[in-house]
Amino acid sequence: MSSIKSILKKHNLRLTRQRISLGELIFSEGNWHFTAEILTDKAQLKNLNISQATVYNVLNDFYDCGLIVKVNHDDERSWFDTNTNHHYHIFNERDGTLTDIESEKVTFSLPRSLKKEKIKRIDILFKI
Amino acid sequence: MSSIKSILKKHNLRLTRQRISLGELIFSEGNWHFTAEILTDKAQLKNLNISQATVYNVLNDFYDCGLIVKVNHDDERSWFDTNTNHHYHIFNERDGTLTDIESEKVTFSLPRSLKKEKIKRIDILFKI
DNA sequence: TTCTAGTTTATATTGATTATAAACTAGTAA
DNA sequence: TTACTAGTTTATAATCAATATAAACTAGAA
Repeated sequence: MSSIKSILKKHNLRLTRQRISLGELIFSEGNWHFTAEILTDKAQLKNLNISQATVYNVLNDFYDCGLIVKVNHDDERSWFDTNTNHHYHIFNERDGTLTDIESEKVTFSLPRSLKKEKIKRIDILFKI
Repeated sequence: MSSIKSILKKHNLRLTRQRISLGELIFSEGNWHFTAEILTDKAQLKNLNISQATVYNVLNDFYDCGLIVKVNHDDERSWFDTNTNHHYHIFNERDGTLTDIESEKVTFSLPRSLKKEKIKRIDILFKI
């Protein structure tokens, strides 16, 4: 069984043609960043014949299962990331690309006011 | 002359009723965070009679002049901040509030890969 | 007071995303 | 294998923040 099929099963998502195809597109090229539009275009290039609504549905399914992560930067669209480990982002303003940086590579010293609180998450975006 | 009027003059923005009223609303209560909708509601409460389009126009004018700053977090709407000093943000997920934290209070150790580049900006959002 | 470039406004439009509801289908159970 | 049905897909409409349009208005210089 292909790896995407077992991933879908593990998360109780039915093995539909659309989920399998999109899953293969998403998870077969290492970690990368994409929007719904980028994924739709990629699917159309391969003649996968998947509706726009389904692309959004599948992205939301995968997101809800924690298979992909959302990244917000100044773009109005949602970007997704297959790297689900905790990490930060570098946005290159010259070419619009987004790359990951491992969170271990950035060390912090936080103020007392923040240490008191239980920090749930830290999002960092380096713009270069 | 009121402080908002001299600010408008300094940035070559005409002293219109709408800009003056919105400027007074925005800049007369210390540093705070707001959306276009929050500002519109505030203006309507005071019967300032300013159209939604003008609220957006004025926010864009003020933003272009660097009088206010845009903050992105997971909300789909744009948030604005009157604190134009470099600083980071704390988003309280329990009550949806956004507060500032001075950038001097957070110290970093960056990886070599990033030091090489000229970092234009660092955005940090602490979620608590 | 006049004039006009800059503003405001109502309205339409855009663009990403979600809602709707009818048609379809994966996968279970008979 | 054959239903059955809850979960999916899809075309389409709707939503929602924000921008575009273009007519009416006005700040402020002459």
